[in-house]
Amino acid sequence: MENKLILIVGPTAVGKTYISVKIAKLLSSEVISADSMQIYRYMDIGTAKIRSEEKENVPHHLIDVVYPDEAFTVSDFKNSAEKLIKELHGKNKIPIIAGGTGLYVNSLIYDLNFSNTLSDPDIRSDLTAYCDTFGKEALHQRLETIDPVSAKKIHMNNVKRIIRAIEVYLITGKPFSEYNPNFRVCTNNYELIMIGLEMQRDLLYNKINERVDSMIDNGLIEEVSSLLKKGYGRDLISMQGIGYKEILMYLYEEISLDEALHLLKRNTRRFAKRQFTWFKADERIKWFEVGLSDHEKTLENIKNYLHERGLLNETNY
RNA sequence: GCCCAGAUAGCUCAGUCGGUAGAGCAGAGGACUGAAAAUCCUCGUGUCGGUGGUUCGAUUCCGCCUCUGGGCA
Repeated sequence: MENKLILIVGPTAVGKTYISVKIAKLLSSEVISADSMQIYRYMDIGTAKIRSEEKENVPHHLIDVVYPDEAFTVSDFKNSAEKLIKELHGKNKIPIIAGGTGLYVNSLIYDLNFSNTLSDPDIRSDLTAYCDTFGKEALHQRLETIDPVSAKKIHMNNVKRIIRAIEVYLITGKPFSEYNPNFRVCTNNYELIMIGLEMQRDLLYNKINERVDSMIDNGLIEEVSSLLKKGYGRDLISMQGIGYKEILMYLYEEISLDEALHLLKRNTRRFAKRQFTWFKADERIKWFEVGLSDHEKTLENIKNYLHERGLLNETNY
C-alpha cells in the first residue's frame, strides 16, 4: 500500500494536460500519458498532444512511442506503464497517470492480466471472413457453443467483441470468460489518488466545438494529408481516430468540409460523453469541477485535497 | 394595405379523409477482458401558434387574431 499513484482522468478537452503538468511540478514528478492516440508519432494536432513549451520541463512518457502503422494495445500500455511506475517509485516520485482512455487506466488499477491471452491477426481475419460469409448470427452461435457465458454477455451485433472472445478460445483452448474473472475488482498494488475533472456539459461541448475550429486553424488538414503522403492509409487503426477519419472523408471528397467539421464536433462530443460514462462508474474517483477559464481555482481545490491526503508538505503547499 | 403559403419535439419537417401524433438530425442513459478516440445496446408527451365556433369529440373543418416567408401595390 505504500506505493502511491496519482491518476488524473476526465473527458477530452476538460483540461487534463494543464492540470497534470501543474501537479507534476508541485510534486517534482513526471507524467505518464494514458491516451490511446497520443502514443502515435506525427499525430499531434488532432490528438491535442502537449507541446514542448507546455511541458514546463516536466518529463512526459508514453507519448510518440510508435509510428501510425504500428500496433499498440492495452497490453503494451500496461507493460510500459508498469515499468515506468516502478522506475519512478524507485526514484521516490509519485507517478502521475493522466489520460482519457478508460481501458488503459483500468489496466493499471484493476486486477487485469493480459499475459496469457495473446492475439493473432490471422485468426482475426479468418473470423472476419467467416462473419462476412455466414453472418453475425452464425458467428455469435459459434461463440455460444464454446463459451456460453461470453455469448450471453456480448451482444450479437458487437462483432469485434465476439471475434476477440472466439480468438482467445482458439489460441488458448480456454473460454474467454474464464480469464480475468475479477474484472472491475480492485488491485491492492498501489495507494490510489484518483482525480476526476468534470465540466458542465454545455460548457464542455462549446469548448469542444471551439477546439475543433482551432485545430483546423492550426493545420489539422495539412497534418492528415502529410500522413497520407508518408504512406499511412485510412485503413490503419490510428487513422480511425476522431479528427482523422472525418478529415480523411473530406480529403477523399466524400463529404464537404462543413460536413466534416460537423461530424468531427459531434463525434468528439459523443466521445466525451462515453468517457464520462466510463469514469463515473468508478466510485474511488474524487471529482473536481473545472470552469471555462479559471483553472487556478480547480488547482487550489486539488492542492487542498492532496494536502489532506498527506501528499504535500508545508514547503510545496 | 391586399393576395398566397406556413406556424407540429431543441432544429428541419411528415402526418392525422375529425378519435390528442412520428421520421431524420441534435440530445440523453448504459456496456466495456490484447482494435478502446474502437465497438455495441437502450431511450421520443410535444399547451400540434392564440382564441372563438361547428361537433359526442378539433392539432385536423370554419371565423378572427398574432407571428414568419413570398408576391402585388
